[in-house]
Amino acid sequence: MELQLPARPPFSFAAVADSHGWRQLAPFGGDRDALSYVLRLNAGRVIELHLAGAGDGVRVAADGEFAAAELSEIAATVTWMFGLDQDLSAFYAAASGEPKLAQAAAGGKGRILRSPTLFEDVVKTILTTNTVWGSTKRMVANVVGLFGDPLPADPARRAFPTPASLAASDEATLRQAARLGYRAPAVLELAQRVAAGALDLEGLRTADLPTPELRKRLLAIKGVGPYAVANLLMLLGRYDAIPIDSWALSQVSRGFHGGAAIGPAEVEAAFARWGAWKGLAYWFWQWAD
DNA sequence: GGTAGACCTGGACGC
DNA sequence: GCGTCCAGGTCTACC
Repeated sequence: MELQLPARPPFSFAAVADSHGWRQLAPFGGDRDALSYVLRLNAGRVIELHLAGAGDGVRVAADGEFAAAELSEIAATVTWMFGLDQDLSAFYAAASGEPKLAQAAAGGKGRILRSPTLFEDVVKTILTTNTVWGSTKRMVANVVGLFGDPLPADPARRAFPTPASLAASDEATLRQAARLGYRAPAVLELAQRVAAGALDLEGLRTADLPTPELRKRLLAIKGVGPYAVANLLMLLGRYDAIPIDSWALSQVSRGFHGGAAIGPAEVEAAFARWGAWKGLAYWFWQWAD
C-alpha cells in the first residue's frame, strides 16, 4: 500500500522530523529522511508505517492490503502527525524581517511532529519532565515494550499502548518495571481517566476552546505543570505559550542577558513581541550554538 | 501569591 | 565496585 499526502507549502519532511526529539521515541524509528512508526489502528490491527518526503507532502507505505476505512484512518493520522493542513503563512510573514528566524521560513520549518493521539503526547511529555533525555527514551521504550500491542511481522516492535492497556497495569509495575519512578501514579491516573471516558483527551485536539480554557484543562492533568502544558499547547497548534525548561532559561540567559541568571518572566519578555507566534519564534530561533 | 522541600532515576565523580 | 552528589519539572505544605 502506498499513499501520497499533500501538505500546504512550504513543507519539509526533514524539518518536521527534526522539529524536536519525538522521532527518537518509540514507536518511531528511522531517521530524519525516512521515519517508521508502529501504529495500532482503531480496530486493533497493528501495522508499520514507512514515512518519507515526496515533493510537497508525505509518502506513506505499509505492507499488506487495507480496506477503504483503514486507508482513510491512516491518511488522517499521518495528516495530524505532520500537521499537513496547517497554514503558517502568518508566522512566516511575521518572521520575515527577523534574521534569527530567516532559516525557519527558508527551511520550511514551523510544523512540530506529533504523535497520533494526544494521549501518547501527554504521556511522553510527562516522561520528559524532571529527567534527562536518555531517561525519557528509556521510559518510553519500557512503556511501549511492556504494554504495546506487537507488530505481527516483528513482535519485538510494538505500538504505543492504549489507555486501556496502561490502565490495566498498576503503579508498582509502572514504577519498577517501566522505571517511571514517581511519575507512575500520574501516568496511571491519566490512562484510567481516559479509558473510563472521564477525560476526553482526543476531543481536545479539535476543540474550539480559547487557549486559556484549553490550558486550564491540560493543567488539571496530574503531572502536567507550566512547562508540560506549554509543550502540549504547541503540539496542539496553540503557539502563544513557551515551554520554559532549564534549556530555555540557559539559552535566553546567554542570548539576551549576557549569561546572567534569569527566570521564566525574562523568557516570556524576550519573545513577547511575537504575540500569538511567540512559541514558534522561540522554538525555531537560531541560537548561537 | 510566593517559596521550600520532596519526589525518582541515572550519570558523573571520587575513593 | 561502592557511595555521594547533582540535574531535571511538578506537587504539596506552609507562610
